[in-house]
Amino acid sequence: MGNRTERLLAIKNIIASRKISSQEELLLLLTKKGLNYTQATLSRDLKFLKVNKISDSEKGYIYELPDQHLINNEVAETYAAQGFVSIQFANRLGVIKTQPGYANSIASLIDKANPFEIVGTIAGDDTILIIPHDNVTEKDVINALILIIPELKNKI
Amino acid sequence: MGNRTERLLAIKNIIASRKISSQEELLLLLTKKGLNYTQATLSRDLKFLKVNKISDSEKGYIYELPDQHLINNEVAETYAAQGFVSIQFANRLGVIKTQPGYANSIASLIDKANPFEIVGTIAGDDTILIIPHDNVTEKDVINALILIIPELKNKI
DNA sequence: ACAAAATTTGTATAAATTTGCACGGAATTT
DNA sequence: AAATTCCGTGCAAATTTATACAAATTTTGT
Repeated sequence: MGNRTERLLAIKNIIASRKISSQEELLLLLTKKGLNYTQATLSRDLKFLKVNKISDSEKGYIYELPDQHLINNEVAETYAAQGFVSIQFANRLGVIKTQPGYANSIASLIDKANPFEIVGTIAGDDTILIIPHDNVTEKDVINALILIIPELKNKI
Repeated sequence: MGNRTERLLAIKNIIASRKISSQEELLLLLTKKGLNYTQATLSRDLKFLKVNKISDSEKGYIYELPDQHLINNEVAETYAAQGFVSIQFANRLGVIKTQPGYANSIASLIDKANPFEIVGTIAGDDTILIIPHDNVTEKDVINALILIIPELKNKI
């Protein structure tokens, strides 16, 4: 898995934690983290992440993540990552195995994020069925999941 | 100056009613309404109105009025509309009558939206005093209120 | 492993937006 | 009523963001 996911996560973190008002500014911060890209790439990333630009009394306009409440949920994410066991695909469907009792909370985290790659989920006690959008690859689904639960990166 | 206010209102109305994704596009629509200005002026107007640019699945990015951004709370709107009784004007001031106890929540909804047509509100228990901006007509105020609480449309 | 296909990224540039400057008219002061 | 200040605006330049195209990289099929 390339650096792209890493970069997208870094962008989300930066935007969630401070007021960024231009792509140049964001670029600089990424560079400081050792992530070297160009403004053109950021333009694409921001569009991909559906980042909004909203009015701010202090800085004029700043970038804003589409779904802030999710991101503040680090606790939930960590919890979810911990309960995650594995993911496999069969017949274009994803099957996530979790530790007993974890399926529902993980599924609801996914539902809340509502990534377009995933049409919906069905959760039992230790299994989640992931119904991907048509024309979306397994890898797309996995990347979407990592964006929702970053800690998953090390478990897939 | 009359024209500026008229233009700002027109901009709000246009943005509220359709998906606009560039200042050029907005410019064209204003021109069709007989309002001839330059794109530079629109840039300033949008900043003044605190209009946001948000991700849209159809058009990439579109302009959005700030009230809509804050008020994802349709419940609050419905509640507010339900408590609304009437509005009258006297001496250039608006007086909203509400059902007992509703005044504060409705007023805070208006304050939060912070439309430029309304300088401020004072709420008692069943009455809200609306202080309109100078150079703004009663109708402008009513339109601003409808933008904040759409359900009001049928009650005025 | 190799070739083909798909994806990601940089470069260069176009498109979109913001801003400095200056001017004109309205409001305010003297 | 003249002088001064303030505000809105157009114009052009500067800045910021998006994109066409090609090169590089990764993934997929055999």
